[in-house]
Amino acid sequence: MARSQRTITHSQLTEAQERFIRTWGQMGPSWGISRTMAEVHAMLYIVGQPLNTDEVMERLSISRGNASMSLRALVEWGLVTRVHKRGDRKEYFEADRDAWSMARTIIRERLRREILPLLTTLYEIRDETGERVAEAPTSGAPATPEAIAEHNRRLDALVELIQTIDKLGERFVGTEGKGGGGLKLAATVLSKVV
Amino acid sequence: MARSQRTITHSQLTEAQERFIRTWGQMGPSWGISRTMAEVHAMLYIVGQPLNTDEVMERLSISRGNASMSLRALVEWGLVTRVHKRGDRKEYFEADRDAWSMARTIIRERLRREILPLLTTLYEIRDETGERVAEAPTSGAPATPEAIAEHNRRLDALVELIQTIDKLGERFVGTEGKGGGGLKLAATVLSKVV
DNA sequence: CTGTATTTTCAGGAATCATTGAAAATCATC
DNA sequence: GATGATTTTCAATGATTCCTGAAAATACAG
Repeated sequence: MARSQRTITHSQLTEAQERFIRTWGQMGPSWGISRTMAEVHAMLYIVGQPLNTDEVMERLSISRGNASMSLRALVEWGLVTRVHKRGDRKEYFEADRDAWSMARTIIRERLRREILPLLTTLYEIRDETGERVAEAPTSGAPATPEAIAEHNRRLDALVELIQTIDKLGERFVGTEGKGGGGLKLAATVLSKVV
Repeated sequence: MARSQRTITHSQLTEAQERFIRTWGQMGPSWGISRTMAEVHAMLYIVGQPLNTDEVMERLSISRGNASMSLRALVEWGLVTRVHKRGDRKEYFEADRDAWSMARTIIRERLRREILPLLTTLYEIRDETGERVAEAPTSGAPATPEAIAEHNRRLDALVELIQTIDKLGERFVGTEGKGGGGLKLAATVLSKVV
């Protein structure tokens, strides 16, 4: 049941936007991006319309250089796109408006930038200490091989974990379509099965 | 088909451990913990046996203070436990040996430390601009309310997303048992359904 | 309780990361 | 291609985080 309608003033809206921007910005560092970059993203998302560099600079009180770098990084992440306005030489930036596709983008990029390189290196490290342990344990294992086997077992377990995360992520990312796609569907499926 | 058995020397094993420690350590910063803390964890995991502070200090070439703080933080995360040895006054530290339970711990803690506070704040911000939009759009909406509604719609979408992530996470964490529990099962289920 | 071993704390220094601001580069228009 | 608008780059500075080392606190044995 809906509560009674309140009148929200313009400054209250701005206030709420500010608070959202700060909150989102704080998450940045724990997600591997800088606070400012997260703030710029938050702002473009919450205002919901394209802004140019000067507007970003002014609203967040940051330098031109910082604004330029942050915006470029967001574009590279695929979270923000450049748009042009007729009769205006300035570049405008617009955030992806669909929260779910945003999530997919973040997952996709983090897989690409962090998980895949990690997996590659883990494979290399794994190769330094011989082949995978066979299903049946090697009979008559000598002295050192015991330590090797344990080491390999731990590495294999971690590799399997990271592979699973990678596969899960790709599934989430893979299913296209508005309204959540794979991620939302996965949540629904899991809530019933697990 | 298995490749031929290779002989792995002791120093090769140490080499592989070192490389693993460095690799895991590099991930730290993008996961919101310090490089050293990740390295300490990696080392305890890969050597697979309890080590004391001095051994950690020496092997990673870090100070006593640093070792102490990193170990304490890992214990607080629940990734490492203190163990005591008979006839030895030193404290030893041992990493969780099960990679899957390790993953559950990390997810549980990140939900608690990051997602829940974020959700709380988002709810507060959401409350600043009135009730949820009803299923049927409000008829005859006045001037400012349009902007408010858009703002709220964007916030709501984000809240729904974060809630879903939270629920998913709790499901992964919730199912106990060795061998992966919810996380592994989820991966299996999804690979068939999505 | 005393002495010793061990752990914790934390101020200061070191290292890393983020930001500025202005110069250089790019771009669009005439 | 000259001009002015706009964007990008990057060396220098500032801010933040991390680490050290030694002093204080704690734990334990005799």
